[in-house]
Formats: sequence, C-alpha cells, structure tokens
Amino acid sequence: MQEDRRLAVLRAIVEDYVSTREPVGSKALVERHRLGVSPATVRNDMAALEEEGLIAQPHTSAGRIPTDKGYRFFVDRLTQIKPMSAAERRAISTFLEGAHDLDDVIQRTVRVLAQLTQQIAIVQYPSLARSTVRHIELVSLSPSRLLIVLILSTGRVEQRMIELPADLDTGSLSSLRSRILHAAVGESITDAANALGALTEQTDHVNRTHVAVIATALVEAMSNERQTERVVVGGTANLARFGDGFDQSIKPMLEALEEHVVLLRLLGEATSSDSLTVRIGAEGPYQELSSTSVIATGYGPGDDAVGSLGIVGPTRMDYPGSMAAVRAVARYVSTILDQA
Amino acid sequence: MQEDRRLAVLRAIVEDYVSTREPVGSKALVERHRLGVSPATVRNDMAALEEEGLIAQPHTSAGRIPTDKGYRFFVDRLTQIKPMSAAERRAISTFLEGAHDLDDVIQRTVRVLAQLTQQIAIVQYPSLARSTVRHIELVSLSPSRLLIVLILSTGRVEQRMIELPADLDTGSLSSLRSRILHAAVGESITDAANALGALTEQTDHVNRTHVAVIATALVEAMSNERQTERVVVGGTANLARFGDGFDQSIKPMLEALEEHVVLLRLLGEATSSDSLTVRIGAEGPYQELSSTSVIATGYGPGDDAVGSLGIVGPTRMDYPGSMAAVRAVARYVSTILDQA
DNA sequence: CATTGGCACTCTGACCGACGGAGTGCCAGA
DNA sequence: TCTGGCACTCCGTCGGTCAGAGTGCCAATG
Repeated sequence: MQEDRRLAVLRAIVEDYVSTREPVGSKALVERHRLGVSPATVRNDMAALEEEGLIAQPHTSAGRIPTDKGYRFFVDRLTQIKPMSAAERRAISTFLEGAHDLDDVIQRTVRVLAQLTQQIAIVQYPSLARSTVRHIELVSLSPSRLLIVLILSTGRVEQRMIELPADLDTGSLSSLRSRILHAAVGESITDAANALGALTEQTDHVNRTHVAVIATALVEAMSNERQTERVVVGGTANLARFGDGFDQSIKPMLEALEEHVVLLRLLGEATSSDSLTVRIGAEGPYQELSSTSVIATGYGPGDDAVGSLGIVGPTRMDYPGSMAAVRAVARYVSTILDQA
Repeated sequence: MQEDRRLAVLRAIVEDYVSTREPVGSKALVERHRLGVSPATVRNDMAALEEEGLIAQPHTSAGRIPTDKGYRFFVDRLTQIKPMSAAERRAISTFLEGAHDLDDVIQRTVRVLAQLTQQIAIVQYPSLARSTVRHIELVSLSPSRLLIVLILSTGRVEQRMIELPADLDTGSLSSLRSRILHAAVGESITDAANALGALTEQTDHVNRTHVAVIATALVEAMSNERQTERVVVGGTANLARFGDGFDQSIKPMLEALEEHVVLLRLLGEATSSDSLTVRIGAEGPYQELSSTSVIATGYGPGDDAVGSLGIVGPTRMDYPGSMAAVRAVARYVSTILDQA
C-alpha cells in the first residue's frame, strides 16, 4: 500500500523534475498528480525515499530531485518504453528510406535520432566482422601505382593507393586480379584474409612481391579497426538546450564528442540488438560525464549487432521517450541494412 | 606622427583585448606597450579612434574594445601574417603525411587546424569539378542489381546501388562495361557526363534502358552537389574556451555547425588558393553569428581551388596567428593532394 | 600645437543585510 | 495510518553602499 504510493511519488518526482528542471516540493506534487493524499503524507514518503538514497535535496528546505540511484530505479522498475506514434514511425522510415548509400544511412540515422530525442545522437559505423567480400578491383593508375578498391556486402567501400615494388604490365595485372577475385570474393573477411595469405604462398617468385603488397593492403583494409573506430555525432546544438547548471559540464561534453574513442567506449557495451543499455550518471567510466546518461543499443540484421547507436544527454532526461526512440531507430536501421 | 601613434594605439588595444578579454584602459596600455607618452595623450587618441568608429566603450568609463571596423582595419593594415615556426611546420606535415586516403586527409586536416588555432575548424571536401574519371566498375550483385563504383582522380570513390529494369547477363554486362569505360575514363566529369549521354543515344534498343539507368546513376554520382556539400567540422570543444559573454552565441554557433549548408556559405567565397578571406563579425550573412569571425581560403593543387577550409571563432581572436595557420595548412593539404 | 598632470565625474562590480517565499520536519489529533 | 498546523531553515532577490577603474576636460607647459 504505502510502498506503492512511495513508488508513485518517486515516479512523479522524476517526471516533474525532468519537465520543470526544478526541485519538486510536496505541495506541487499533489497538485500536479492526483495522488489522493495530502502534502504532509507525501513529505513522509519523501523522507523514506531519501532514506533509501533515491532522492535528495540540494539544500535544506528545497524540493527533492532524483539521485542517480533514483533514476536507475525509475528506469528499471517504474516505466515501460512507450511506443512511438504512427506518425513518428512513418517519419523515421521515410527519412531513412531516402538514403543513397551507407554513409547516407548513417548520416540520416544520426539526424533522426537527434531530432526525435532532442539529445546528442551517436552512431557507430557497422563493423565488418560479419560482412563478406563482394568485389575487389585493382585499378592501374600508372605502371607502378595501383588503386585497390574493396567492396563489402554491407555496401561499404574501402580504398587504398599503393606503390608497387616494380612495374606491372596489364596482362599480369589482369590475371592477378582474377586470381585475387577468385580467392576472396564471397568469403567473410576473416576467410578472405586467410585465402589471400595462402594465395601469396602459392604465387611464383616473379609475382610474389606484388601479390604480397596487394594482399597486405587488402587485409589492412579489411581489418575492422579503422572501420569500427568511425562514429558520427549529431544534435550537438541540443547541448545548448541542456542549459542551466549544465554549463560546467558542457566543456567536457564537447571534448568527449571530439574524442571518438571515448564515444566508442560509451556505446561499447551495447553489443546485442534488441536490448537497451542505459547508463546513468556516474555509473559510466568517465567522471567528467557524471551528470550525463547514455542510452545505447546494438543494431544489425537479425539479432547480431554489427554496430551500436545511442544518445547522450543530461541525467535529467526523458528516459521512456528516449529509450523508445533509440530502439525504434535501431530497428529501422537494421531492416534498412538488411535490404541493402 | 600622431597618426602613426594612433594606429599603434589601435593595434595595442586589439592585441591586449584579444589576450585579456577585457576592455583596455589608457593606463594599462602605456604600461604594457612602450609607447613613449602619457595616459592622457593616449586618451586623446582613443577619443579620436572612437570618433572614427574603430573602437568603442561598453559603458561610460570602462576601457575600450575594438569594433568590427577596428578589427577590419587591424587585419587589413596593421598586421602581417606571422610565419609559422619550423616546429609547427614540421608538426603539420608529419601529421598530414600519415593519412591513408582522402577521408583521412580531411579528418587530419580538420584536427590539425583546430589544434593550431584553438578555434573551430571547417574543411570542405574537394570539389569534383576539375577532377577526371579514373575508373568505373560495374559489379553485378544479382542479375538485376548492380553496384556502380566511380573512381575519380582526386582519389574520391562514389558508389551507387541500382536496380535494373530487366536482368542482364554477364556477357552483355562486360561489353557494356568496356564501352562505358571507353567513353568516360580519362575525361573530366563534365565531359564524361556528356559522353555517357551520347553513349545512351548510340545504344541499340535492347540495351538502351540499361545504359540509360546506369548513365543516370553515374552522372548523378559525378554531379558535385552531394560531394561539395560535405564538410567536416572539428575543434568544437574550443567553443567552451570562448567563454564569458559568448554564452549567448554558443547556441546559434552549435546550430550553424550542424547545418552544413550554412558552413558552406561561410567558406563559400574563399574560392582561390593563396588568398585569405577574412570575414569579421556582422560582415557575414548570418546575424546569429555576428560575434564570430571566419578565416577561410581555398586549397588545391596549383592555383585552382578544389575546396575550401578555414576556421570560425569569436571576433576577438588572434588574427595574425590564425591566418598564418589557415594558410599553412591549406598549402600542405594542397601539396598532399597533388602527390596523391 | 601637441603633450601632460590634475581633477571631478561616472559607472561597474562586489559586498552586505533584510526580507519574502517555498519547503521541510515534527507533533498532536483524528 | 493519515492529516493539519506550526516553527524553522535556507535560498534568491532587492536595495544600498563603497571602492576602483577609467574617462573627459581643462589649464599649464615645452
């Protein structure tokens, strides 16, 4: 009984504080939410909640604000992700459908996510780990210079320009090209890397160095290091909206956004599709970002995540709405990538 | 005589204000700069400068700060671009040399520019206008789906996935491929677009629609619209450093940085290499950015600019240093692109 | 005629104390 | 177990004062 009401009070505090940005007092609470009790009763409940560490008061005789622990409780126990409206779903899908290529998909994803949540959106490029080699093209720029283009099943194109140790005539190049294609096309990138290694071994002495150089470049291009390092950030302008006491944390925030490695760590743990990771305040590894929360999830065809995406905002954020948006966008991106 | 001193006073005011961020008074001025005169004299000069609209005082009996006009005068007449130190030059070149491909060059450029100037750096992708077609590859993904890869002399790779109106067997594809290559490779993108149009005309009825679809996709990929739309921004964290009265303009600034179209307009007028465009405060087209200045220049091999780069910062910025950095980076990027 | 010292004036920013308001904690009563 | 009442605390604001910095102007000087 009382326990139920206490949780209702906690929920009400979180909701009010999120929308008003001001500590919420007992009187305002009973007015805005139809709890059937008096302010005094609420005050007792508040005292109990504070005892448990779920809320706190910034100063004696100010209203209460949720603590990180309070938000955590709210997210875990007091809320369901609210479904997106039909209009929102339509907006997401039409906006994402219009994309030309992978770059464009990512760009648009970041935009729509930032737009929906009014927070900062982060999208990681899909990892190549599970992708296969669609095509390899060797383009002779000059007798000793070669442009290597690697096309993967995700639609990602990698290119490398290399210097050959010696000139290579077009005949050799074309036979070399078909051998490489034969070895690598259709294979996963790990298998392709192995096949290219084997191919180097099998090659006669004359062309060995050429093949070795090319294979090295290809393998390097395939290694997903550079790839998964890439993240795109959007909605930075929303930082300004965070406003108020957030001024101090705007600097570390901006710095973090520049450091893609940091962003990757923030997204990092969200590896599986269809489950949201919510990190609240100081739960994260960066104390500079202790007043921010992260909502992230994996995306990718099926249940395998090939990348992560999410948002970053102040701990005082609309969790149900943001979680819904992140999940919805992740799903749409997954289906889009599946089609491509 | 007096005129010379007045300009010296203006210069001193600009320099002091830039470094201290505070209105500078007559007394402080004679102490920090060895002008051989008394504060009273300087006050007279200040009154004259204010008369001319070059400086202003925020409030009666505060020090003076330069107006936009004052900065303009300073930039045009009172300063030379100071050369970069050897260490700085080395830092730029080694950092940029390490780039793998075009994307990487741009990324690194933005970083080094932001680092050197401690401002926000903007780099536009090179325009395709002057580039030529190096190679075109048609990759059959399924009988009716084709991946088109366009490789340009700038090292830029564009890709498009298209649906064919009907299936296409590998024989036709390969002949089609060689005809397209023959028509387009080595041509400038405008010529290539024309050649592809002509090719469509010459094609027999059976394959006409295929060629038309492919040509359309290629031409669309060549059109430099999407390409030159792309800009990369870095050093956003420096926004926080601007600090102080800049708080109000941080929001429009962040918004502008999200809107790449706006950034392009900011860079836009800097079309020729080897000449710096400096836009100070309200001189720009955006009144929201009236307290910021832009320093931009074109870059590209020879004297032809294939793209622009520059920085954005508060009007109160170190113009000589920033101008030197922008110019130096543009030159290095040009040479790098020339090599590639 | 340019320069200088002196002087009165103005404005800002910091500091201080008072005060109203919002909110709490606690207690006694229903 | 809930509620009304009451005393208390603390914040934010407002008005006033004050020192400091800087100016403008004027008369004197080389």
